[in-house]
Amino acid sequence: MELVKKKIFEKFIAEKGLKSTRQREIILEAFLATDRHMSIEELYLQLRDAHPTIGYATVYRTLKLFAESGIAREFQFGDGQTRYEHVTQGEHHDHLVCVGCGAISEFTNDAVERMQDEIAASHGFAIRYHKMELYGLCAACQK
Amino acid sequence: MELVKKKIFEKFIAEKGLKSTRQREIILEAFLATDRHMSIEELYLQLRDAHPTIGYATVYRTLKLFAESGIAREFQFGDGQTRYEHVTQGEHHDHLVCVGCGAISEFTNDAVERMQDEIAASHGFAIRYHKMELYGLCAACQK
DNA sequence: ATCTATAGTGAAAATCATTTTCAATAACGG
DNA sequence: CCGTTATTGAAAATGATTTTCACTATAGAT
Ligand SMILES: [Mn+2]
Ligand SMILES: [Mn+2]
Ligand SMILES: [Zn+2]
Ligand SMILES: [Zn+2]
Repeated sequence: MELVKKKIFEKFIAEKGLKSTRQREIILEAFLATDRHMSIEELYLQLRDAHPTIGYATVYRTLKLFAESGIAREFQFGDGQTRYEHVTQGEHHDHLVCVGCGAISEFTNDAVERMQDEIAASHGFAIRYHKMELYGLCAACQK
Repeated sequence: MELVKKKIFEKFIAEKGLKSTRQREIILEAFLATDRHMSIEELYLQLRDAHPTIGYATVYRTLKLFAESGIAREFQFGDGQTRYEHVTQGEHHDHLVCVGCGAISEFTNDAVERMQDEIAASHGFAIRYHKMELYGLCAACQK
């Protein structure tokens, strides 16, 4: 799974005439090693201990590249920070966001997905992607 | 309809011990007069001709108040600008966003709304609100 | 292995939307 | 009309992100 994403990114790099650098490898490792919805700052801070020389701007640039290459998806959950998550080929999910603790969980629902396509079609819209986020209190935060 | 919103805002102002100012009235008029999903800048620029003395910060502050009072809803459609739309009591809709021309259209779908509640419930989530946006090309932009 | 052209990097500066500060002004109950 | 308190506009501050730039590293060619 992670290997597949590495391959995809290497291919992307090669085809774009970009270069494979030590920093990109390190950031990719760190990104693939988490299953959270990481913000740029979070990833930067986590990286900093083991790799103090990697700059903030490089993390920004690299995460953007991940998104461009298709191995990452960019998000805005309303806390002012851009977050990134893994994209797995052929998989799609949406999110539940806790307004209490900020926890982000995932769900899939085929019926809703289908209906979204129908809604778009019925409006003559050629849908590219969608965003569906349910905000509320997670079980823990309700107590 | 617009009158109702004015009343709601007046009530909000009164209950909060805030003051009814000329600027707030003007901005409210302008906001209620449009049916678009206006960004703060758009509203500010539109206002500027007739009311050159109203400051940017006041527009910001006032739109936030509208949202707080319940007559407006705040949005982020990914273009980096916060947008506001009218909120009509008891009404809810979601959005289709054209990635070509930026046009924003609206739709409602009760079945999807219900399913969202079910999804949240099945995850032990106490849902507060949701965000569902379908991004793609509008009919005009497909040509 | 060395050279060369070009992409990438880190640090600092620049952007851009938004928020805050502050001195001056306006609203409103008495 | 007064005094108190909220509001305003302009400018400065903020915070996330992006750009700039001098220097470095990569990768293909020699
Ligand atoms: Mn996710
Ligand atoms: Mn709308
Ligand atoms: Zn929570
Ligand atoms: Zn369009």
